[in-house]
Amino acid sequence: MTKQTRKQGPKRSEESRAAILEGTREELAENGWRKFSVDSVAKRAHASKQTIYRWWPSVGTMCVDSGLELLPPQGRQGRDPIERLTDIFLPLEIACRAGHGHAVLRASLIAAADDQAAGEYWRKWMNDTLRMPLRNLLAELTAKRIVRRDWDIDTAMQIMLGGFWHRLVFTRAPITEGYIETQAKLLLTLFAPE
Amino acid sequence: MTKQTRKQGPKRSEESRAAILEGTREELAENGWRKFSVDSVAKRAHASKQTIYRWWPSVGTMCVDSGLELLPPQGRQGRDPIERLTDIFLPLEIACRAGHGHAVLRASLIAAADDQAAGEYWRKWMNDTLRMPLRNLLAELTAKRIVRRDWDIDTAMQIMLGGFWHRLVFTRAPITEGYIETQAKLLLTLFAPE
Amino acid sequence: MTKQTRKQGPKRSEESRAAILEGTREELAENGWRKFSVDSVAKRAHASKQTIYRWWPSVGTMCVDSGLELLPPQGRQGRDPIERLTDIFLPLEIACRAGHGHAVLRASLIAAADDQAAGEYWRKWMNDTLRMPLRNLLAELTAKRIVRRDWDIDTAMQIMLGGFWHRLVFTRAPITEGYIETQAKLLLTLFAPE
Amino acid sequence: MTKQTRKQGPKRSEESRAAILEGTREELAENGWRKFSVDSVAKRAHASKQTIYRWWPSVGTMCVDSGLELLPPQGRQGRDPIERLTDIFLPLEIACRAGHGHAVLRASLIAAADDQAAGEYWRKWMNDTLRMPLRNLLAELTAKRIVRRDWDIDTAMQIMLGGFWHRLVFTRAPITEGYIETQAKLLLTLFAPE
DNA sequence: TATTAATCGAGACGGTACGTCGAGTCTTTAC
DNA sequence: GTAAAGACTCGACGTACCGTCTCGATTAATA
Repeated sequence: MTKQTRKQGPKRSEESRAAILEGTREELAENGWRKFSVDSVAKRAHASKQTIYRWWPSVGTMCVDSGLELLPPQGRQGRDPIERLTDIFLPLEIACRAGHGHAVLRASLIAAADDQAAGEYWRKWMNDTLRMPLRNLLAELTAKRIVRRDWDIDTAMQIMLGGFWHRLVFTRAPITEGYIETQAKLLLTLFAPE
Repeated sequence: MTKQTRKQGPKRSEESRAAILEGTREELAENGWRKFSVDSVAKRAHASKQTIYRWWPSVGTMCVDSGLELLPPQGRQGRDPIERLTDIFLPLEIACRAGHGHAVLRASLIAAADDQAAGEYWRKWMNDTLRMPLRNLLAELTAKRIVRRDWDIDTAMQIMLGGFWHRLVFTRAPITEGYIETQAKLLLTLFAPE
Repeated sequence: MTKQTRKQGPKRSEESRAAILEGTREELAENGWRKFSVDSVAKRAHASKQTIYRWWPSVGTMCVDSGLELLPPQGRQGRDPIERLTDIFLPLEIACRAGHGHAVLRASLIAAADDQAAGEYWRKWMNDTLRMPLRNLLAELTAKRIVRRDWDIDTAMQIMLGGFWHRLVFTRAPITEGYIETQAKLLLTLFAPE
Repeated sequence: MTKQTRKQGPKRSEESRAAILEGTREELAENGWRKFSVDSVAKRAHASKQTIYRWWPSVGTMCVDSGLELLPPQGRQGRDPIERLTDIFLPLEIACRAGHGHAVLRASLIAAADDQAAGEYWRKWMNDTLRMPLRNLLAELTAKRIVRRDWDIDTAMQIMLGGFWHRLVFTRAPITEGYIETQAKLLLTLFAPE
């Protein structure tokens, strides 16, 4: 009969968590990454700084978190290859086209580029959510002879997202509707068996 | 022979200017963009903050300046198309492969992405130094029927630099020797007349 | 029994307050009023400048505060008129004769003269602690016919402190032991009924 | 025929000297001693800082200088003792009653109290211009039996100026017309032979 | 049911940095 | 030689944030 160490006291406040991430998004959209201020977020969210530091290992991680939260869940209804390919990446397009999503995702990405811990967090998410599903789908399509055998996952990612990052981060040009679908079609064309 | 009203007083100290930009590079390489500190740069360069603020309109601009100063002048000796294409972009590769160039250019780029003024400065440089020369060269090669008629300058830039930015900023992977030449060859292959 | 809304959060640190005032005194004694530096005080006291600006409305006020803190409490044991008169002003003499008290009080006084807010603070203290008690005592002694009827409070203050200020501030001559008692005797002589 | 070493170049610019002292007065009147700024004076006077530092050994000295310049020359027409006494000190009253004289003299005095070099300069002026003439006059009046033998110069100065300093520096009360004459009469009364 | 431990807001704390201002020195050009 | 103009280093200004800590109140599982 081992005595279990159970946690006492109240659980993490979901209300507070959501307010902090929303405050983070507003702050990022307004001020960007360098001028981002934890104090401001705390004030916006009517939260204590202690609460922020309790739940996030670093500021950069919190920023990435707040960006990822903007992404809607990936769809799973696609039937043909183009639709299934689009399903994987479409959340990015959707998030960028809504409200201050463009600015928030840009700043999140900049945080990931500038901050070590945030970068690792971001790359793990990207690998799990985008790269692996893409790899699996391409492998399946290869077996079905819809895609040629000698594809390379890095090139594929570059085709799907290269221009996306560039617009988002450097030119700040808006992401046009259908952007992801266009890239999906391009990918399948380039990867079509000879 | 109009008598010009000449400004009195001492001239800008070149010594100080150089020390400040070198200090900026060290600071960027060590601390990145968000933790970049003007105080530290001033201390490193034995310069006054006043001098920094006197000559640069914003911190971001100074960071971009310090990054651009790393780039060697473009070569002009290329004869065949691949060499001439390579000449335009090679300074980027060279700077990234020397000393802390990779980290400095990364941080400069992040500054340009995060800061409005720095971004404009950076884009102007990129347009004047890379994009326009590339456009002119491609136009010339089109006339000589080495390049097909329907090329697009944005696609061309994306081919030459898309992967470069991605490695530099997101994966932090080193830029391998011959990277630019490889992209130049790829571009000419893709743009070859049918 | 109304439930009071109590302020949350930590209370003011007494330790920090004392260290800041001591640092202020050292700084005033060494550098005087014009060269007085808040940065130095913060460093001496291992305190943050924020803490200083949080609790004092102006630098001058802090300087006056630090000077007044040097004064021991007024004695209340005097029985005869001279002793009771001396009791009121003796703390000034005591403070001036100990350690760097002379320099600190001089600089405090200069601060009060040069700075509007500090001046008001100083005059309020002087009125409450010196002038009113003196007035009350003189009134009482008038009733007892120890002091003539037509005394003037400003003249009385001038007799007690005129030379004191002059020595303290302008000639920087030391305040000799018994100075206040001497002036007390002089006052009672001049104010004696004809 | 020895070749004399003559000073070359232009002589000190009287125009500049006057403008600097006037600028100093304005600055002192507006900002007091602690916030007094040499840069501001240079700007006001359209003078170079170099010129200021060339001709005055310290900032404090310049402030005292600018205050003393406000004083009109002492009169010499007095015939009876009261008039001759008044002649010595009247310039102070006149200066305090004109324009921003009160504020300027206050700040000069504070500078003299706070700054070592300025203090010595001030005390030398006071001794030469006020104290010695007063001593000489009292000696003469003693010989004429208008003044008792056992007078003390410090007490005399204290009577003439004690309240004056106090009003000027601490209470900032205006100096009323006839103040000096009143004190002169008081002095002669107190010092009258028994 | 009372105890206890974790959570929350508020905010004070020692620090570092911000962007500006001023001190005192030095350099350049004009007279 | 003197002057105006102004760049230079250094240091201080008063403010904003950082990340840590303390306080009193609240909340939910444990005893």
